[in-house]
Amino acid sequence: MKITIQDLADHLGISKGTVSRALRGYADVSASTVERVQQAAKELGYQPSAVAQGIKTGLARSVGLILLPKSRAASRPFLMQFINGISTSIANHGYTLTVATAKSDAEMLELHRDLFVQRKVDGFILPRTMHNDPRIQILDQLKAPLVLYGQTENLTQYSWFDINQVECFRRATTRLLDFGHRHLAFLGGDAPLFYNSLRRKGVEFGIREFDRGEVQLQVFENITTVADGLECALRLLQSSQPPTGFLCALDLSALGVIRAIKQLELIPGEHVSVIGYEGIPEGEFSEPSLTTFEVDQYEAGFQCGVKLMQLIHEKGAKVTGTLTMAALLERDSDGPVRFNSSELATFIRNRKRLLSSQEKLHRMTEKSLRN
Amino acid sequence: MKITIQDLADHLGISKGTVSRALRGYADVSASTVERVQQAAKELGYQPSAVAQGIKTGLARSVGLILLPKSRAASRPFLMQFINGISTSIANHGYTLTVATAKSDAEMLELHRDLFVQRKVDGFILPRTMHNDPRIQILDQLKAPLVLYGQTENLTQYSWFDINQVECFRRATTRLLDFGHRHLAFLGGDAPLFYNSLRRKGVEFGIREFDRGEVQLQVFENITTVADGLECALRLLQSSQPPTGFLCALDLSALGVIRAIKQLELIPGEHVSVIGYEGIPEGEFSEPSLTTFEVDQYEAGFQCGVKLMQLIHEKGAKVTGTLTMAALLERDSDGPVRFNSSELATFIRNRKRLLSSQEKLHRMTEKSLRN
DNA sequence: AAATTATCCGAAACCGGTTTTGGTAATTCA
DNA sequence: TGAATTACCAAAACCGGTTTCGGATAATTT
Repeated sequence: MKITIQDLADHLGISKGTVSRALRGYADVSASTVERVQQAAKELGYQPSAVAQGIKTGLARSVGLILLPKSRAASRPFLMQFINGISTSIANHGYTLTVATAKSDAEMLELHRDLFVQRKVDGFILPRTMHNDPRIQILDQLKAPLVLYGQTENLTQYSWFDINQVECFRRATTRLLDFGHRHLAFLGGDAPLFYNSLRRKGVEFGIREFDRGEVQLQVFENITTVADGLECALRLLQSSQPPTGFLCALDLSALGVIRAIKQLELIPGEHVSVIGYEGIPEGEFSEPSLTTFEVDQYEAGFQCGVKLMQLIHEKGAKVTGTLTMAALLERDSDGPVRFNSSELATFIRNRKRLLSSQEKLHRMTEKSLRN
Repeated sequence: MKITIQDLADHLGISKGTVSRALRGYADVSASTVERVQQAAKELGYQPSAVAQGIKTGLARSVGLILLPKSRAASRPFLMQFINGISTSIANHGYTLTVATAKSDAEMLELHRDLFVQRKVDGFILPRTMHNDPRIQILDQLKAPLVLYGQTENLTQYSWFDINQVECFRRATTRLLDFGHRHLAFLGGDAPLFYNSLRRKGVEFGIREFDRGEVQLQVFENITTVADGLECALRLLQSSQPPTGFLCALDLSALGVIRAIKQLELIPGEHVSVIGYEGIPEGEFSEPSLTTFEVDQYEAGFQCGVKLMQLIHEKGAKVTGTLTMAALLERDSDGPVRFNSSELATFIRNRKRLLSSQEKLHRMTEKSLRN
């Protein structure tokens, strides 16, 4: 059925060794033979079996990416683009991407080991780096090539790619401070992930640079979904010292914050400012549109792929780290401060009281329009 | 470095053939030897190379899924879940998922052929089935096992899994008709994809069942994003015969319609009804929440994986098709008709005229609250 | 013309497994 | 007790490639 190198050799009346050398570009095959072999290979549709090749070369020509469906909400937005980037860059080397999902953290570690020991993959890309990432420890033992998407401890030993998130959040913070905001809230994401401390650090840098003792910062963690952001912001805004500016580690939580602001009949970007991070499409269509940092996940995946290919193919290749910047999308969810924290608190209290009467007015208007 | 079957055999002082037979469960190996081999394998951390196994068995123990990043917006919401489902089900057979992305339609077809001819995958899952899907033709020639997610022509020849979308849209249509809506719009998705005609057919069935000649239906295609839905609905609603009910092939476009309704200062679910399809998370947090069909993409992927494993492993396995139902999530974006089409047109015209005065009122209220 | 060198290719070994074959020792049966 | 099984395992063949080795022929040099 499927045509093998032996079939091709028989068809040409030469040995399979010669066919192989012809196709691999060895010098000791005459130009005419190379020509004949290539021609016949094309005609018969012969392509060497990657499996059979792999047994001799020791390479599977595949790269592993292992996911935890558990962290569904948080990982969903960025993953498809990232996957596209990886598979596009490694395709240039004839590599494909092997995706597996683990049900638990323990199973995830096992999967990494198994996939490498079974030679199903030649290396790994590790997204969503954690503090003292256990995946790295396992793969280190196996001497498995790996590239991190994100940073962690002992960075000099590994290849990695990341956005300069410290700088992004420093800039976001400075921006809100320049707008006159003095009560800020930082809604952090997944606490065990390394990015979270980086983003928080950026906020703290921004405040420290500026501070003359007048800035208040409230910090929260594990705010990863729209629902989380909504709930957290509702609570904060109805407190006695509501923040006037929200710095969100994730766009999803920022969208929740915007929803909370609107739910309190306030105008996001006027009464309360919100800045997100990641640049998910929903942010563009949100009302108001979300000010955020646009992370090019495709590019991130692409670069991770490039680095991994280097590690695998260039013997003695040095590990490299790359830090790039994400562009700030200045949209409509933030702006100059309107009320300070106490004024905002009063405003919100009064608003609440007036909501029912407003509702009535609204309904009356409608009724009159109808008739 | 990596331990091979020969290493293990040497360590035990037996032949590698016996080691292999012991691990594969052949009957002609004594129980004590099996025990010793398994024990040693565990101690030394031996796992057979999938690559080396594949050369004899002819199987790569991997399944292919090829994506077009082109169709980014449309495919993004459902894919991660789908991928999770596939890889979870095939993991039970020791299989992994190979994901590749193609830049163009032509490259996508080549990729299918190449991956199979190179034995990088043993079969394919084809999502987003098209009319006379060219992928099927290619894979048929190669006798490559495949499973469709979605339907197409000549369904009896292939294994497939799908939601009964005709029934879903028939039901959605009936629902709107029962609510009293008589002017409907169907916003279809990607025209070349098979699902589109199924969903449209469902709408037409629903109307035909009911019709006493009083139902108006407008049909549109290639409305695949929030922006598309927004634009299309804005145009329709401001026409002289606006639909009072929107049936959207995709949740994303439904969210755009909701946005359009709100932009015209109408209340979705009261003045205009919207029903979507797919059940993306954004629909739950939308205001109002989106009435839609909840498609379990994880389950879809899982079932596709199961079917493909059957085709690959059970010799003479029959192809099977499965049609399941998606649950209707009755939320807040639809409801009993309030205005008929002409009334709605008038209402929208008047509203428009009054918007500026309302704005003034709003600003005055705010100012008074502030002081 | 003989010796040397290049050119080209077949043969064989190898990669790490699986599967078949065949032989020996122990067991069962007549 | 001798023959026939049975249980077990080593050896070898095989899968489809790659790579090494060595030999035959042609081309060049002396």
